[in-house]
Amino acid sequence: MLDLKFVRANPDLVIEALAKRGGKISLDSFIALEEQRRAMLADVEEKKAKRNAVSKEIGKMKQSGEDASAIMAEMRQLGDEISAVDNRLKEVEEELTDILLGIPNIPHPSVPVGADDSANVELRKWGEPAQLAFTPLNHWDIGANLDILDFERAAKISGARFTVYKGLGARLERAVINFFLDLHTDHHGYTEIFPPYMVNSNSMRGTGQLPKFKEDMFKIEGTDYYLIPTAEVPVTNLLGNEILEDKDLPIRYTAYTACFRAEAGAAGRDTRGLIRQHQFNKVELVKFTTPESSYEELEKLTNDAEEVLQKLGLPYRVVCLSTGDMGFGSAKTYDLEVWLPGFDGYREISSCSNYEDFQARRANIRFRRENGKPEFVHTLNGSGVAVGRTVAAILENYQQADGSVKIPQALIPYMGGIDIIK
RNA sequence: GGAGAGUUGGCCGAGUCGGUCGAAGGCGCUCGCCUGCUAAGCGAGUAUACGGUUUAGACCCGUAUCGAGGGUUCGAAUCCCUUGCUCUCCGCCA
Repeated sequence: MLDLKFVRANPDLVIEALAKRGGKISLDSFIALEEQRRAMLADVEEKKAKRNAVSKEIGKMKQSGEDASAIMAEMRQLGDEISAVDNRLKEVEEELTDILLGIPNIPHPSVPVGADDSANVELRKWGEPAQLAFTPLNHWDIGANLDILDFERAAKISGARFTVYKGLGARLERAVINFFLDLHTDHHGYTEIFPPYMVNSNSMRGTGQLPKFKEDMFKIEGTDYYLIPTAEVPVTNLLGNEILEDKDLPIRYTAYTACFRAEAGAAGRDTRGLIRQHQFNKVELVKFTTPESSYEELEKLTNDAEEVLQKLGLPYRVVCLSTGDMGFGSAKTYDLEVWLPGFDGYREISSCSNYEDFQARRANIRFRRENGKPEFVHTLNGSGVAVGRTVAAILENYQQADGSVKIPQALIPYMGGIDIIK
């Protein structure tokens, strides 16, 4: 959410930023509403001030035994007026909030301007796609052949877009999770968090999933709980409504969770394999920083995510998303795309974003400099990285001509010494 | 799931029959004094948001906030209703 005062003072900037994202809105009604709001506020506050003052007088009169019934009647009428204005004010404020909640974040000036992913800019590449002497298989075929992934039985017990991992497949998924967590906690300075997988609607609003992206979420019927679409939601909201101290920043959290997404609107896309699931595993990185250091921290966070791919020997590239391809709340996003031989292309495996104060304002996460006023922190998050897609990448990149799959060196200790799945 | 108790400022804690309560007192913290140093002592200060004022800020003025939402009332931390959370006991369960 943008700052109301900022939008009021800089409507042109906001409109321009939205245009870069491919959206077009007029803020005329917003500005009119905001003026209306302030006028009503001044009016109702003046009335309340009068009521407060007179009520004190009534108290004194009653104590000294005077008759106050005339002024009390007058105040009763004033009270009616107050509640009338208050009600209208509330409606106006709700309308304003609705508008604000619907406005995406302003892209950072360094973000390439463009309508969609064709305007994304490749920043760097790491590793060379292996030249295989055979036609590479897709990971779902590899997994089925090795009997470590079972999509058919998953469909039987749950439905489409679910996977059952079996035997060394399950072990591999678990190994990857542990490897990621160990790296980020032991070497990158993140504190491990294991949060709930269900959060209330307030948290979903705090990080920006609600109200705009309701249809992408799973909601638990009869409750206010949602299944988390990413650990970003519980972990960022962990510090909601708190005032931190600047000496404690940056705060770095990492969390493994399962993630749940309805994938509404993605019908027919990536229907096979591990790429797009209703439930998938992810190790997430979340940072809370000062405004002046958030972009430096974004680079570091991205590097932290890259390192897991380097240690696994998986070729990837780093892409800066264009204004039109970026997520709703992000000011700048780097995607990590891993090479998939079976797909013969790069696929997103991590998305690292600086939200600046967009989420912090919604979730009310602030910090205080010495003797200073509270300010909003900047929040960042990135996948460090998606686990299922990593397993897919391992299967495809490490597949052998005989159908077996070698285990990357870094994972062998996590696989109990097993170095090949065959 | 059932029964009961609680929820007040950074923390602890008082708020009597609703009025002068943004809220006593203590601790902590900040500044000053005092002190050979430390401790103790003395004095002052110490929430947030919004609106007004201001070139801006500070100051100042106003409004709101005593878990949340609603109600009663001229007036609510205090009364009523709904609800979140914490704790205790019972039940159930990993």
